[in-house]
Amino acid sequence: MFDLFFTHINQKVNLSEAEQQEVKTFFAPKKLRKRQYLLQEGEPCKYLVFVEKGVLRSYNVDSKGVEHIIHFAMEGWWMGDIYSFLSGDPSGYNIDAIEDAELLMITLDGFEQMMVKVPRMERYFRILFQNNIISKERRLISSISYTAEEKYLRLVESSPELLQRIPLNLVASYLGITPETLSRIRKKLTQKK
Amino acid sequence: MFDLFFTHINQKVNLSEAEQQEVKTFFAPKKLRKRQYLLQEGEPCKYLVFVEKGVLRSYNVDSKGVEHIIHFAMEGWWMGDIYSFLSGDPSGYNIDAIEDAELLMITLDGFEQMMVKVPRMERYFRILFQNNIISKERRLISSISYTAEEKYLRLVESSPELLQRIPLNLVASYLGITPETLSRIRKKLTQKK
DNA sequence: AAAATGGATTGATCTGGATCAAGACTTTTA
DNA sequence: TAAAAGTCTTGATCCAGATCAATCCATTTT
Repeated sequence: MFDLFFTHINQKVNLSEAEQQEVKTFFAPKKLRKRQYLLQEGEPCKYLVFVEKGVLRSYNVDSKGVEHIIHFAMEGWWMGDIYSFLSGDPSGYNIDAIEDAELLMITLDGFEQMMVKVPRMERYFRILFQNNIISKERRLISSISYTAEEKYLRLVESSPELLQRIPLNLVASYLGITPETLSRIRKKLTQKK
Repeated sequence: MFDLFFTHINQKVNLSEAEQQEVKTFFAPKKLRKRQYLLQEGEPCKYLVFVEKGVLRSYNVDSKGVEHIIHFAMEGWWMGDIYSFLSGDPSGYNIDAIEDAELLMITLDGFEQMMVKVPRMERYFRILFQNNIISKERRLISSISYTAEEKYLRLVESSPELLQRIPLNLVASYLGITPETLSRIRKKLTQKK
């Protein structure tokens, strides 16, 4: 259950066997069926979760009722609404499973205790957050500076795994374009080759 | 020189006098004139800087030669290209001063040593990065989900200070719209009132 | 195995915001 | 203090991508 979890953590900080045992105590396992919600808009986000298996997405719904995907999380990724998780305020996001998923969950209390008890986890999260900032910044630049086609090509480049596993209409939402536009872009690109 | 600096840090983690003295040793002061570069595209970002006074911006230039502003940083904010800073790779950003500025700079070596020597600074940056993720996520949602007018209104809401100090053409670039569009939006909004 | 649901494609049309152009006003620079 | 550069506004036109609509398959569900 914790295999992938510690593999990922030990890539960034090296935990002793004792630290691993300590860390384990803060997490609870959870299974989620396809289409099942982990979080619905209006609820506070009570858990930060690590994805052991499956794929989750987070999205918000705009004033016209259109869904906009904020993130995907597949094996080895974290998911949650950090703002709501930390503040306790109601979340503006929905999180659900795109594929059946197995998760490890931690509460805010657990998270804060863990930071104190296992300082190496504080380091792990500092590094994780650094990387998260970098990838959000890349995405923001894509979104502000590039055309729909360029955005798609950057995604192909940076996250080919996503395109293998996620339906194109969801990929389009993630890129901030319509499924029709994405379909036309892909057609154009295959013809070009 | 370090007044604002420690005020900000102590809002998140409380440093003892001894810790403050230790932290100081990792930073060097720097003044920047308006329009002067802190970083130019192609160079590695050697310093993370804290703004004691003035305003900086970071921006990239797209294939058509158009500038896109990634961030502003005024008093009490940090600035740098975190990706380039951490990896040592050449940066794709430019950073320059919009107003004369006074900065405190730290190198990557300094940063990493400081994390070890003053663990409370590791905590400070973990929290800083958390908040940074939250604000980037907000901005990403703005950018993907909202119209130009809604983006502007959200900025008025979340960062009124920015609009006081920064020319509108730069605000437009930050919002990912043209100065003409921003001008028309503002006209429409004042008429509406 | 029939019906319902979800995903992808293609065509026709529409539109928010970009682009191009010009003028007014203000701040720098020489 | 004159000229140049930067900032903001307004008007006319254009276009990338959205919207609306229909069809085709592939999976689920019953």
